[in-house]
Amino acid sequence: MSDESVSGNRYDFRTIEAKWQQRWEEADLFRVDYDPNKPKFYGLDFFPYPSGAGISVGHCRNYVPLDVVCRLKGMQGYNVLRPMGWDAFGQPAENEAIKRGRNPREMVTDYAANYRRQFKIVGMSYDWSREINSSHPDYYRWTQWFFLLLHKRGLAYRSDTPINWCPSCKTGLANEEVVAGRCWRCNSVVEKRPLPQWYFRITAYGDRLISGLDTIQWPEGIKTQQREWIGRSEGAEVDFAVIGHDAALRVFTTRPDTLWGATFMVMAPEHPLVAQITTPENAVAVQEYTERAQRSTEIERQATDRTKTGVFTGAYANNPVNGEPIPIYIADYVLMGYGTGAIMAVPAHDQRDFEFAKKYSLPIVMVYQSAPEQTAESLEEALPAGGAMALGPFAGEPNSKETVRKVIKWIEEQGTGKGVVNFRLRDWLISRQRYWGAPIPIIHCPNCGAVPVPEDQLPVLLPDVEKYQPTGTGESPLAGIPEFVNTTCPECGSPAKRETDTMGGFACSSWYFLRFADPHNSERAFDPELANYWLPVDLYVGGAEHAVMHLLYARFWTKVMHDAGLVPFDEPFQRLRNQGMLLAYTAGRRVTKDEAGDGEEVDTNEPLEDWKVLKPEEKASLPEDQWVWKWVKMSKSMGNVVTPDEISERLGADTLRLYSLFVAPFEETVQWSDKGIEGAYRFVNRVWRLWTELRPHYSADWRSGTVATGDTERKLRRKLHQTIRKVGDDIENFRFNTGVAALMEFTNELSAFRNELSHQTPTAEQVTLISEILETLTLLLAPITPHLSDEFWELLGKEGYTRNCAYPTFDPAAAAEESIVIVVQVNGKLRERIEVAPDTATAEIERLALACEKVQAELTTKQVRKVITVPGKLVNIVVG
RNA sequence: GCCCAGGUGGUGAAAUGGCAAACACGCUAGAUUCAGGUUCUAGUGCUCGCAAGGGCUUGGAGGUUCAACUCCUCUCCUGGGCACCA
Repeated sequence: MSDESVSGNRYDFRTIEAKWQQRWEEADLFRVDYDPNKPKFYGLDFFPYPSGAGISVGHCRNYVPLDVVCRLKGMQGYNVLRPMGWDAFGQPAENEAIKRGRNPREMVTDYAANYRRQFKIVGMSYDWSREINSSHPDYYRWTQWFFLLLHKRGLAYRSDTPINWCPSCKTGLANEEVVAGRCWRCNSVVEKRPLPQWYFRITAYGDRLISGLDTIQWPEGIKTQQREWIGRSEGAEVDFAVIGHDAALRVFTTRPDTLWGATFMVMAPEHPLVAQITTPENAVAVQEYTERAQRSTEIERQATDRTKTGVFTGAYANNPVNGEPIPIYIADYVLMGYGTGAIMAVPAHDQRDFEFAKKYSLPIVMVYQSAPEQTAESLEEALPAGGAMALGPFAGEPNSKETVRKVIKWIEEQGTGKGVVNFRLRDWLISRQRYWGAPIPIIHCPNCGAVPVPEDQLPVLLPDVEKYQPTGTGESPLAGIPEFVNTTCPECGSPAKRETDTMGGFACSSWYFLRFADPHNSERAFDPELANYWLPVDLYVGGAEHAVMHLLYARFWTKVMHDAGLVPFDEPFQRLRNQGMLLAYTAGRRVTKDEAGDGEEVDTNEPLEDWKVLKPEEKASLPEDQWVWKWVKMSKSMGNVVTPDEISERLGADTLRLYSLFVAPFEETVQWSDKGIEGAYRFVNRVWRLWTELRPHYSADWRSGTVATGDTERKLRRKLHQTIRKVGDDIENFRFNTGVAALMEFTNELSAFRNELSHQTPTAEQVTLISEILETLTLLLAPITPHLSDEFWELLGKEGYTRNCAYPTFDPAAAAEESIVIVVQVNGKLRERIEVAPDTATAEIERLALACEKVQAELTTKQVRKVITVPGKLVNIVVG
């Protein structure tokens, strides 16, 4: 059956790859089942949402390497869970559906089918029996169940603080979904809107989300990003009595030790106390300022180089440590969302307060002084560190963390405040005013308030609608469907209304990794025994852009599940690796000045760039000498996508897999080039030719044959076993590029051996060696080029699939070097190389080194000062 | 401004204290071929030299060391993240 492919010296990859993909599918080769007697390995890709463009060769930079690791682990005897499913709910899918004018349900099904087809083309070893789709009721029923679990545990609540609102997607966004003041999906400038919304109390897990990072093997950069995003800071809350009101203004400060220098206070414009304490003569100015602050975007408000602005409320508070009356201002540099939304201002020791005090001529009092001549008047900027306390009961104490601790203890004793920990992390806004998501399982009853939908009434089905476009009114399209909205209260039976917001897509992806352990369970989200066996995920692979979104949310849900006794672990992903980006060389053009100033051409929502990708019609009209080429991320919107389909058709899936690994280190950003992949193609063909030329000499019972004794043969077999040692090790450590290089090196040596052999009939010893090589090389390549390897395996007359074979292990004796080269240096400069047996004594090596001609030449004018010998490596002779 | 990751031949890169440039692309020459492509062989960091051979070289400047791409200090550049968080 394979006669054709053998007879030509060119590898017929199209036939061979299609053949094996079909056979794997028929044999259900990648199906995996629970087996408590086997060690498990769970390798998981980030949950993809299937986009219309399908996968590009860029996506192969994460899917291929994990596939290689999983296939290797399988050959090493692990029970390998390698599932795939679709993150089908949420903004990315819905925006695409709206753009295409398609029903999202049908569209996602089509797109997923295309992804599945592409994954099969590149030989992915997914267990498709576990495929899940987060937009199916079978799945989102359990997403809703988890919502109720969080609700039951007091971790889901409704609040009407102003939210981040994307005017283009017409929905609220979580803090993590606002990237530099813009929507993560459409890049529009985010606004603030007052809307009652559901939140998950992720801040309650702030400490554990930080400490858990120490227990997992993730890239340090991602851990740092999470730590900084969570932003834990220790300090104190202190109450300032507002003069003339029965109210206290509570502030959070990390520097309670500077209380004696607090000369005014600042509230966020949105602070609830503002209306109450503002005096009539200041009311107009305060209201104007508040309105202006609300109109301004996050970007404007957070620009750090802006001069500080604010207005006086007319009210005063008493500084609790000295009773001094100090004025209360409002200013937009104080944020309602952090701490208590109000601060005590210590201009002497905080730069922001300093700038504000200078602008509004407010008094500056120094708490810490470095020298007697240093005065508040002489300050040109705030002094956050250094000096000793110059006033108050702690006079003389140094400016240190220890002093801060002492002061916190003291104010607790005085009853004016208490030590607290604050997080920069905000609670997770989960409501979306959108159609395409899991409905929030809550019923609003006029008598009972927000009542959870009883578990036995789940799922709350997402109804089919004709118009699924977001309304922009602050309500989801579901609000316009009376049959959905109107229901009865589960508690009192009176008429009630369903919550019409849906959950953001990150809810679905916060537990999908558990569903893969037990994907078809209709009784519960997952069986604990199955989850305990498969989880946590051993190796998780995906892009670094999810550092503070999915990766933080999933950790939070897992900790909640752990606390609820559902799972024994509280970190879902043991080992994480982020692949590098893939860039494509893309034709664009300069954005002209006219254009930039012209609101019609440039969307004001887009960040101002001086380069734009050429649209297809512009490529025809714009002369080529005006094209400006740039390396940009391969993506559909840039029109620069190379698909695995076209590469597989032209050069083969095995070539694509090999090149994806070889092109650069795994984490590195790569510039896609068609030239480079030709080299991978040549290598695969070279292996094919070499292997098929040697195959006639194959003897299946080579293991009982004579081991090669000739120099050439011993050397080749040594290289083979050194290659076995290196390749498996490199794959497990994500050094795929050097692993492939090792296989290339071996192939080069094998090629030289073949040339030497020429047309002679090989000796019995050579037959044994050739046979060992034919088998071993096939299995070493199997995780990387599985189609080629299975074809080889069949050509050797073997049954079955390489995926089920044991991965080769190396023989240390065969891999050991027979002689080693010792480098001889004089004053650190290379002068000579000497070859010795590996067990040569140090003294003997030194003697040989000193006897070298070049060393002797140096010694005619100089003396030996020192000799350093590193066994097995070098001798460095220091002369002078 | 702060944090993280980088900077090595014409190009992608390798080497994590011990021979800088493995492997591959590209290029040069030769063989095969009517020719092109393929394949095979040899060469290919820079530089001086007819040669033998020598010198130089990992963004830059210092330092530690017998020895530094690798460790330390400062600095420049590129990419990514965060950015008035009290």
